[in-house]
Amino acid sequence: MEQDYRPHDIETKWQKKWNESRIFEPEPDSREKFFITIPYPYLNGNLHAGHTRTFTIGDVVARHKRMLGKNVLYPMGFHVTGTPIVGLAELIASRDPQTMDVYERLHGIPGDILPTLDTPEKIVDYFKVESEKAMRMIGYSIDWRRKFTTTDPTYKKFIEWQYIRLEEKGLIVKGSHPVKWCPNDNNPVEDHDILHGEEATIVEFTLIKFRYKDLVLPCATLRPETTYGVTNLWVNPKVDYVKARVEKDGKVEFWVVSKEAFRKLTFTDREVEYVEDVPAKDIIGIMLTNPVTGDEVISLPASFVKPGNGSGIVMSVPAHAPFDYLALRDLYDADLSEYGITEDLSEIKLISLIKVPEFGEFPAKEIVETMGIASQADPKAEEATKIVYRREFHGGVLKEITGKYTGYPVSKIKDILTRDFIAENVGETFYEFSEPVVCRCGTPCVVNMVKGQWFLNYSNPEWKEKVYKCLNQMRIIPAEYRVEFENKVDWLKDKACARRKGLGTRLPFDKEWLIESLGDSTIYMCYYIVAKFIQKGDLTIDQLTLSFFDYVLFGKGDAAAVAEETGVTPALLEEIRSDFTYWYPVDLRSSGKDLVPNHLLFFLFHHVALFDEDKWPGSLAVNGFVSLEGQKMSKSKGPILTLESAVSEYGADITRMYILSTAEQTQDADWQKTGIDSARRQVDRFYAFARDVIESGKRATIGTELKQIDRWMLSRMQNYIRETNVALDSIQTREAIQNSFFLLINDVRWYQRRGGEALLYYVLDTWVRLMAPFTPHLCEEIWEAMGHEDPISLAQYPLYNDDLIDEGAELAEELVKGTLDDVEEIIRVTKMTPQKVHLYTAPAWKTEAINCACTIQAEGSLDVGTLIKALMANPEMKRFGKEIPKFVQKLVPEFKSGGAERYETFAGLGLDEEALLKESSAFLEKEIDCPIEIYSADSPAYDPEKKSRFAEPLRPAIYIEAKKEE
RNA sequence: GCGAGGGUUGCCCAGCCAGGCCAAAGGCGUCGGACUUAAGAUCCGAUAUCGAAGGAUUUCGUGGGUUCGAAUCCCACCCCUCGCACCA
Repeated sequence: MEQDYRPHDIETKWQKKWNESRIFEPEPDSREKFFITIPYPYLNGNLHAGHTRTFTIGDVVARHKRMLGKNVLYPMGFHVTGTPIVGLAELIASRDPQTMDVYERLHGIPGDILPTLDTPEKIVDYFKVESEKAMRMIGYSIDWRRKFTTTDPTYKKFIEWQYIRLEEKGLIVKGSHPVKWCPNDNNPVEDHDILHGEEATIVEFTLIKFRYKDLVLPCATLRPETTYGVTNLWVNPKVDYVKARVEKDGKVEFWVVSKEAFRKLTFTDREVEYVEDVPAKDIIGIMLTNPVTGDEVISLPASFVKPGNGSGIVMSVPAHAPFDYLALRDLYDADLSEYGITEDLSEIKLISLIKVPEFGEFPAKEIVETMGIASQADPKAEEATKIVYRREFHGGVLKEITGKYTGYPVSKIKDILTRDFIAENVGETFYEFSEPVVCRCGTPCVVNMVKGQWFLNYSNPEWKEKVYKCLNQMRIIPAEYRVEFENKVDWLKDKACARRKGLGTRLPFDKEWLIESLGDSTIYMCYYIVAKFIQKGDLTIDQLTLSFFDYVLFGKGDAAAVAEETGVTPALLEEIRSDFTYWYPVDLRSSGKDLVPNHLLFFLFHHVALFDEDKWPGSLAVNGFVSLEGQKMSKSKGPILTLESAVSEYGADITRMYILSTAEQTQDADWQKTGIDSARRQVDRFYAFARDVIESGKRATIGTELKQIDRWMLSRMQNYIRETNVALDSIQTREAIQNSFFLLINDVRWYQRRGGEALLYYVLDTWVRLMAPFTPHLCEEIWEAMGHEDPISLAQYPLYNDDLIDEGAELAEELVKGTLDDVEEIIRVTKMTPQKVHLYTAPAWKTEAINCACTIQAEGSLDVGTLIKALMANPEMKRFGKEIPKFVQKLVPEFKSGGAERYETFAGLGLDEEALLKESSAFLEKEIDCPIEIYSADSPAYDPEKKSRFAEPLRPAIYIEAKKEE
């Protein structure tokens, strides 16, 4: 080995060897397989630190499983479908200054190349080469024979096949969906087009159609169940209302809404025509029919009604809505004769429809009274509304007045009621922003229903049921994410799956549309199996027919007929099919946590829709993001750190080690210069240790006679081996590196300090294999220098060996270390310079007391009384009668509070403390730098300060004589 | 608002599910020492507070509670991060 650690030389050497020996290009064999996939990167830039983390995690898992004897397949492809690459090409073509700067400086694209990347195709061609280069230079054990790009014509054939099969199953449907829309640009607005209201979301309201003669006065609500408690409507006398002809699905109605609401309606999936203005007075004081209950309710004037919210007409539920209650109460004494209202409004009875534990019959009235809210203007009214709403939503159930819905929890009722109300034509859905949205052009945006859109029917209950079933059978890593996945499955609605713009595959049954890019990346893991044959030239594009994919991926159809139809030889067809059945399903899909609510969900949905249960994925893992010195990364605006630049600067192994050890699993990692600099030193230390051990030429193994410190080293190492394996199995790379590196290196240091050297070679042999998944190049280099001929990448991963556990050796070292620490502490506190240190090991009677305590403990009845009694029964112990109670009173609580184990080991092995300390006295003398004398407290030859009486088992008494000041 | 995660000793962070040698692992930083002509690297030690004998005291977002015993269990509250879609 070289004197100095030169990462790049070592890494280039081993990458070349791996590539030439093809050890990461697996073929089916008799071993158990492990198929791991990471979502392929989207190529609108170079791979960055976030990719580095996710892909390195995948590589470590792949390498670990491979060393455990599995046949591991870790493939990779490139995702390019969708709009961002098109957008990037436009920005480069127009020489957008920020884009040019970020891509040249941060993505590291040479200044003479960047301007040439002015079409999507050129961008894809450039980045797929760069990305593969980057992944090779960090040493991923990827089978590159299977790479592909999502615009490959062959991949498109695969996507077409998939969508045809989904459509046949009725999982792709046509419909409308709401989008944020700018009426001026006549276009959907995306987040970066928005001037104000980026935070706004589209909220689904239910319009309840109250009727007056032949007119409909719709009221928008988020809580359709409250329709059962409506006592009146609110109309603002100062607002302009219009009558409109509204046609939907061939059905014509005449609606009265505010002018603003009319405008919003024109963008919905309704035909809307203006008929005439309606003075507010005309619709105040009228009696309307509640379409749900059939009750007659009156419309009343209210200034709080905002014309821009909902329809500009509000339904009033004073039993449950504090504002409604307050507004109604305010009118009790008002003179409303100008609206022709002469009724005594205090006669209006509140209608209760929700039972909630915290409140009585009328929660709104109750809270207004207990909080002492005077009027609608009182700010506490807002708070009261929130409280009532929350309590009712979470804990409320519907009362008998709601008929067949009685007993339903409020939190579950909205979707059911909306569906039923629409079916009965008493309600409709209506979308509105949670806050106003303004386009960059200055125009207020609206919610527009895009018609004739293609959807993946994710809301389909049977489909969801299958996904739940799949999730139930899967391992989710970490386990806390299971509930997150389940929530998201529940929440997922139909998803638009086709767009007009971008790169991608045309929808086979409606060629005007392109398949949306999240929808074309759901089951592509199976395409890796086919891709190998395509890359090799065994398959032509014409051969990729529907029946070809049916046969190879589903096992459907007749092999001979498929061979006949496609011209693929039966032997090849069988080979592809058997490759598929060998590798599939995916054993582990590991990804950044940003993909949980989208890609990973769709991955599950499409697998369960298309494949039989035995091909459903086995496990899912998620990891956190990476920030740079506390700042979020952004591909397009920076900052960004590319994989290539990290590896160029620090080397592959150091980068891998750092990114995996800096944060655990779902926690976000922060890339800091001080952190990676320290990782560099750690790896360097490992290299230096290995070099010294190899150069020393000592090769003893565990076959030779072992000293206590050797047995200690072996025993400690077993624990780290076990913990590392457990951690890697649950993808806790930080924990794994903590055990396999940091804790182990500290013990090796202690081993050497204690004079251990016989087993250094053996330790290194195990250690280097333990570290190989994390720092594979360096480990290959050391492994080779140790004389091994086969690559460490294929060597056996260390496994926990119970036979090498030596509790006695561990306890003995604990005694030595503890004694040393105590002596040092005394010296520090007293600030003395020691002349001589005297150690007294525990007297035999105390050891006997411990033995006795262990016996009683085993019987399960240890307490102070029984132990004293048992000891006093022994005539030998009688003469210590005065000291026994005091010692026992201290000892028993220690047993109770977790200290039992070490005493049991001590008692069980019958450790001889005096002999142990004498063996270590040379070491202790060297450390403390003064002579040491060891006695038994039973008969100390020298004990001027009577310290020996403090001696306890595993805790020798100490007396230090200070050097006299000259 | 809804959902998820988090608040630990100078910093990053482990511990919490299975309460007890937990003043709390590991790393970083800082300070002191060894080595060196020197620097770096490496090694040793310290790093809540107090302490001239290995000890004592106060800590784990805040306030309560359960328990012989709480960073860990229960309740309430405060604060932070992320997601809420048709976009990869």
